[in-house]
This record gives sequence, structure tokens and C-alpha cells, in this order.
Amino acid sequence: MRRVKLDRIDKQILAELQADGRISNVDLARKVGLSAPPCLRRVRTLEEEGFIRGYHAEVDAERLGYAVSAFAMVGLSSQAESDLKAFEERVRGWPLVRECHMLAGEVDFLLKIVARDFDAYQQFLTGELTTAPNVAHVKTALVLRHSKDEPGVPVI
Amino acid sequence: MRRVKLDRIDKQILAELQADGRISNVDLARKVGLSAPPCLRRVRTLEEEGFIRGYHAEVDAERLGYAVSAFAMVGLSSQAESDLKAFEERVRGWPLVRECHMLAGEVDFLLKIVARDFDAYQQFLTGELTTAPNVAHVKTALVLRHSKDEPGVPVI
DNA sequence: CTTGAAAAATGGCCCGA
DNA sequence: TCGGGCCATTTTTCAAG
Repeated sequence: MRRVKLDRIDKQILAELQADGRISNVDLARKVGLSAPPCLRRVRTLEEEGFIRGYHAEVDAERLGYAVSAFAMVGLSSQAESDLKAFEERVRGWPLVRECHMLAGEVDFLLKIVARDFDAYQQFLTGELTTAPNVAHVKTALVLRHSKDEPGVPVI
Repeated sequence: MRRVKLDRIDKQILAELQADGRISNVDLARKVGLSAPPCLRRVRTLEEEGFIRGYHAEVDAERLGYAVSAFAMVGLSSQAESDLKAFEERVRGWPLVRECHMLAGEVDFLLKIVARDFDAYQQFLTGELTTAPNVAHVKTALVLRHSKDEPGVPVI
């Protein structure tokens, strides 16, 4: 049985954890106006019920030697569900592809790609993506700079 | 003076924190084969030197009532740096735009948009984005499903 | 919500490569 | 000298009242 309604405090908790995923429960409780135990209970419930899917450190890709970011718009020859699934399965095996979104329209998939350098990026494109089965068309665009990069959702 | 080289343990720490941003320092220390104090010292250094930019809870947008995700490809009339900056500044004030990447090529910016429903999405498009100064062309694509959504970088 | 015991975080200090 | 490990104190977590 899963709750459907979140009250104001639940939403505050989610907003705080989205902004700072490593805040201590004591600080979180103070921010939302609770004592620590009920606050922790709420966090656990939000985790169990799937409102919180996980916690991640945001790393600086460039400082870690990943100089190239790019997006690829991929069109497939066949859009049968089994072929879409097959492509998604293949994508899952490509570590350089961090995100894959299936789109409505002429482009079937939008991929976010991260590579150490231009050479690795190009090798992935020519050696993996454009030659994969059922891939009809690939259009790529290098990222020049990240103007905004906020996690999650606007307001909770 | 900032360190440029990360050793094997630093990379392990980053990989673990990227996968689980809320792991306790003791568990992290055990995983990377250190005792807690030096492990925490390394984490603090990685934070201070900017390898770790922050920690975030990954929230489930749909469960939180954000049913619509979309990407918008935006072309500007003027690509003078001051006009690019002006657009980026405007984007910063739009909460529905979670990410904005400046691209090389015919499209100037790729925006990731999250909205509560189709109506809110449409109102943002017609009322804000397409009518913003210097915006020449907007092409949008709704996200049908998220096939892959991994944080950060492939391997560290 | 409060309490209290167990665990974790964190600073000090010494040690070895 | 730069880190790592040990120890002690403070803070946090978390189950029970």
C-alpha cells in the first residue's frame, strides 16, 4: 500500500535532499521543522516508496579527464517495439552513453555521450553507434559548454 | 596548489560516491581498503579541489507529478557572445529548464525541460521560450521513455 | 517527541615508507 | 614529509519508551 499524497514536509525533505544529498538527518530535521527520528522515518519511507531513487556524487567530468560531451540524435530503420528494445539493450552496454531518451517525432533516440577525448568519441561513433544494427541515421552535436545543469525537478 | 594526479584509491572513492552518494565513510573506507580517517581526508580534498561538485538525491519526476519531459533545440538570431550570455542568463530564470547545453553546429542550445503536464509545457513553450528575445527557431521533442539514465562519467 | 545506546564522523597524535 | 593508522571526543543514527 503506497501513499499517494505528500505533505508539505515531505516535499521540503525531497527538495533539501535533491539540493544536498549528504545533509545529515539532524540538519535536515531542523530545516524542515521536525526532530530527527520522525524526519528519518519520512526519508526511509520516501526511499522505500520510490520517490527517492538513489543518491549520487556529482563529479566534474572535465577534471576527471572526460573532455568531450556530445549529443547524438539517432533514427532507426524499424520502430517495431522489439527493435526499439533491442537498441535500448545495446545502448545499455555502451558506457560512454550516459543517457538515452526515446523521443516522439522524426528522431527516435537522443543520446548523451561522454568521452575522454575527441579520438575516443570518434571511435565510438564510427565503430559502435553508426554501425549498430537497425541504425539508419545519426546526427551528432558537440557540447561547447554547459550553461545550466540542475538535477531533478523544478519545485516539489 | 591543487593536485593533478589521482591515485587508484581516489578513483575508487569517486566511483563509489558516484554510485552511492550517501554511503557512510566507514563503509567507503572498507571498500577502498583504508581506515576511516584517511578516507574522509581524501573525500574532503576531492570536494575542496572540485572533483566532487556536490551530492544529490535522484528523485522520481513522474511520481512527483512531473509527467512531461522534453528536449528543445534552440537557434538564436545572433550568436555574439553577449547574446549567448544573455540567453543563458534568461534560461537560468526558467525553473522548467533543468539543463542547457551550448552546442557546436546549426542548433545553438539544447534544453532539457520538465513540466507537470502537457498544458504547463505548452504554456512555457509559447509564453516563454519561443517568444524570448533573440530566439529564432525552436524545435521540440517529447520524451516517450527514459531508456538509460546514468550519472556522471563511465569509469574514473 | 524524548531518551539512550550503538555507530559514525572527525580531530589529534604517532608511526613508517 | 606525506599519508595512513590508532585513539578519543563529538555528533549522528536509530530503536524503544
